Amino acid sequence: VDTESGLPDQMLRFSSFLMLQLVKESRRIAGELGDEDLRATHLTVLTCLEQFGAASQKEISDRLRIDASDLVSLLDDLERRGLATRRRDEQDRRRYQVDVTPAGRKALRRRLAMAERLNDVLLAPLDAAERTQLHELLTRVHGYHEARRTTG
Amino acid sequence: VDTESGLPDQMLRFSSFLMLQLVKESRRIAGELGDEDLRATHLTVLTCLEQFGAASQKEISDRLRIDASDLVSLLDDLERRGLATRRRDEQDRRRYQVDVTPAGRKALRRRLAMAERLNDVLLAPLDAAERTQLHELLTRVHGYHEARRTTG
DNA sequence: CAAATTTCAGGCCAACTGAAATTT
DNA sequence: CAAATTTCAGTTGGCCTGAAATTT
Repeated sequence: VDTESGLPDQMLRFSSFLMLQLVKESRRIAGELGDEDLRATHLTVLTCLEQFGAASQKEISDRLRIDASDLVSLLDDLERRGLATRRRDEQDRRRYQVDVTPAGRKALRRRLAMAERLNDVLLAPLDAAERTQLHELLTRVHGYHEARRTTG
Repeated sequence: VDTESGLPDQMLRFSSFLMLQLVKESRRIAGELGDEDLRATHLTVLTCLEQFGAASQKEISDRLRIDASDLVSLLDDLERRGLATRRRDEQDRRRYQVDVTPAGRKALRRRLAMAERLNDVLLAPLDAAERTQLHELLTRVHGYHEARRTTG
């Protein structure tokens, strides 16, 4: 009886299940890399602000699919550490203008480099061509679902 | 300014990030397919019992990387629905022998078919060859990390 | 007035820690 | 006695609902 080794074959048949396992593995690797202070969500918010510029919480929430109510404490974190700022939008005082600070951009650089290392560790068994191939396939799938989201 | 469309490019560069997004997308699809009653974790436990036979909670926990304390309530669920059973291991009364029931196997079939549909929806934009390619790459990466786990 | 934005209170699940109880 | 197994209590993060406060 093959009582050693891994997960059930019936689950491993599903790419979606494999991706779930690899996401978990990524979290383990992130833990080993000492990745505590800034979480992936913080990082995503900062990259969003850097790439698309200052935005309201609603805009960030919609774009990143982060729940608006969860975004509150995330931005509290970032503000407390001086990595992002909230100021009232004077054209529409219901909104904040959220922006990234210079310190935020710096922290972003550092953490993106760490993400790069994580990705390297995760994809260690693949050569460059295979990584590209994997990334291309994942991008196609993701793009397809993103398109469905906006167009219906 | 490209103020429409999706996630920040700096994050989309990482296959690990794309996989996280696709896992989330899978959960959304599962929700749409009316996938409430039996969660992925329940399913994984049942397939584990079916493939490897009755086992102690520790064995299940180790194999599936589900936390032993979380497994308690999972098995409570399965037992309550008559899908699995716990009986004391009389050779070592610290342990239970956990096993899947006929009803559990039946529920398993039904839910695996649903997982198949989920996978189809998720990978809709890929043709058969591309799905195989993706699955093969994911399997290689997963196998690599699983091997590292056991051998050090 | 209704609608939008932010915020809070609270729910759930998954991952974890620490400690108890029982048995070896 | 120490170690293993199961269980419970409690924390955290991510995702969710519902409702409040403010502003449009």
